[in-house]
Amino acid sequence: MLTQRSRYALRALIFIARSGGIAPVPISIIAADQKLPRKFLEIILLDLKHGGLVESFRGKSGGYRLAKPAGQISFGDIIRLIEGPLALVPCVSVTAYQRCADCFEESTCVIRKTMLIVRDNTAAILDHTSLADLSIERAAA
Amino acid sequence: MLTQRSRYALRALIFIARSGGIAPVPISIIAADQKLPRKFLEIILLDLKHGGLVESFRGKSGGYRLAKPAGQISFGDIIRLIEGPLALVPCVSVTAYQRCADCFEESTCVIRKTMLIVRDNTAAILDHTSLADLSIERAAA
DNA sequence: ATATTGCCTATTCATTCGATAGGAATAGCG
DNA sequence: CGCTATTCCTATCGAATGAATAGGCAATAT
Repeated sequence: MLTQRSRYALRALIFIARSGGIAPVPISIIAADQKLPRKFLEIILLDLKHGGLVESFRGKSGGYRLAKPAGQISFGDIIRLIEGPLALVPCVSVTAYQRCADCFEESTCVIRKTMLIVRDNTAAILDHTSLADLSIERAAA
Repeated sequence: MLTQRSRYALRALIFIARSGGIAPVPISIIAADQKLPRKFLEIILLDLKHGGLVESFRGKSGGYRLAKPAGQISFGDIIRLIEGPLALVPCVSVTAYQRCADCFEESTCVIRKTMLIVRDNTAAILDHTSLADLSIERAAA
């Protein structure tokens, strides 16, 4: 299961993408529309900023804006940033590979073999779905 | 990422499957061979027992044995039992569906739509891989 | 009877999750 | 300049979860 943070991040970004202009969207608008806890959302958006997915502007008429075209921000990017690797075991993570502490022989491990397939499938889907792949429908999950 | 418990469960079950006889395998053997913390493994095996994946026998020459043919115990079964649903969001879980607390409209949610595809793919792989799908190779992840 | 094995309960410690609070820094605008 | 709207930073909190350990009870094969 994803953490609440990741779901919030997805919803916030989708909302921003749909508000889709040059003008940054203030956090209060996002929180109100998406019904997200405002202060908690602050932290999340800050993470998204540090991760290079949004840019922010302070002061009056400030807010948040996508840092790249919506088509270049994938669900995979978002989830990896907030949640960590998509992989179910560290030894099949592409972005954060780590040998399992108690691993005997990675190359022949059947668990690894299966988890690798899962990872590749998951990554293919999530990396292929971007903030641009949105119809008029609303984000709600 | 899977929890340590799930990885341990997979390794223990694969080991039992490979020891594959009628005679139950004592926990000390499993722990020693797979280098798993013995007491912790006890708890996990108990869960696996309560979940109907293994059966156990007390006393001398006791131990653990698969409760069903290896081909009928899938990775999906094991992970669901220890970890919980495979789904990344509750609203796409088949075994533990739950509407997202703050959901506007499930049927049109783009997050849900994507997560559903991910879940179906993951489930297809994990439910299709069983303890019987093991070559001579060793479990190590 | 006894050694061997699983079963049960409790406890510990660290980490993460979800959230809230308060104020500092910054920018626009009159 | 001074007001106001906004993000940014740090700290804190409580609850839950994760990983493990300890000690003893219960059953059973021989």
